[in-house]
Formats: sequence, C-alpha cells, structure tokens
Amino acid sequence: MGKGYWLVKSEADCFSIADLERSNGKTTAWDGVRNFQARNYLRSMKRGDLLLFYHSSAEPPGVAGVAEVVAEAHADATALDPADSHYDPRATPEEPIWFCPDVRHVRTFERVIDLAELRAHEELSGMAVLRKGQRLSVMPVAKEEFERVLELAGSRAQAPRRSR
DNA sequence: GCCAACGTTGGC
DNA sequence: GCCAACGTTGGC
Repeated sequence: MGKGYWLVKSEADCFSIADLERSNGKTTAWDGVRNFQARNYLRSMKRGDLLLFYHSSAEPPGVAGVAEVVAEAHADATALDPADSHYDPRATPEEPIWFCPDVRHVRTFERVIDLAELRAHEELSGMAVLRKGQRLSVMPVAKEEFERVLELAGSRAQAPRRSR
C-alpha cells in the first residue's frame, strides 16, 4: 500500500513550521483538532505518511514545509484536560472522541508556496485547500499534487532522512 | 476589521 | 428531521 499524502493547516502565529522544526528530535502531537471530518482523516494517517504544512492566517498563507507521521492517531490528551483551551467535557479516557497522530519536522521550504502560486498551476487546481469556503484543517492530497508542490519549493525528490 | 462559508447546536 | 441562530475559520 502506498504512502499517504495530506495537507494540515496551522495558524502561523499559533504554531508554525519553525515551531515544529525547533521541536525536532521530539515528536509533536498534532492535537486540538475539533472537527469530525478532520479527525477521521487524522485517524486514517499511517506512519510514514507525509504532510504539507500549511500556514493559515499568515501573510501570505501557503505551504511552508513538510512533516511526517511518526505515530498513528491516539487519544488527544488536550480534550481530557479541563485546563486546556481544547478541553471537551464530552471526552473521556474510555471514549476520547478526539485523536491525534504524532508528527515530526521533515523540511522547511526556503520560500512559502503561497495561495496565489498554488492557484497559478492548473495541475494543482484539484487541491482541496484551494476550494472556496474550505475550512477543514486536515485534508488529503494527491501524490502528484504533493510532488508538484515539492518541485515548486525547489526540492530534490525528498529531504534526506536524519539519523539519530 | 470585514464577511462569506461552513459546522454545530438546539428549538420545535 | 428541519432549519435558524450562532460561532468559527480564514482569505482578503
């Protein structure tokens, strides 16, 4: 079965690709997602799947880098913590409702591939993130689209793996 | 800051 | 199960 490709949004002011990069060496739980369709996508992510890391509410908004799934979705602890802004009183340890995979930084693009540039490429016109009114924070991306975005970012085929 | 688009909630 | 009201997202 092939690797999966996704796009995840994060508000750049809140958690940017630079924040993810700083936490490299540790894994980062992609938590706080509180939308059922997005959650279902998170739960279908497999270890090794690659994520386009998209900055929303940024200037400009666009794809800023790549992350990788290192652990499949598990209970989102922020939903169970009353002190957390993402607390959901409906969630319990038995029925956590919300789930998050662990991810790690792969690569920060030298330049953000912004919305205007994405839209300028006909072959990317099917990307969900370009649809009007699209508010999902997690969405699947076609392999060809993923690879095309990497090309635009000036990629070699893939970032080298760092051994640790 | 505006506002269109969307998901969720709750009255009925 | 409908749908209006509401809150949120996110580009502009």
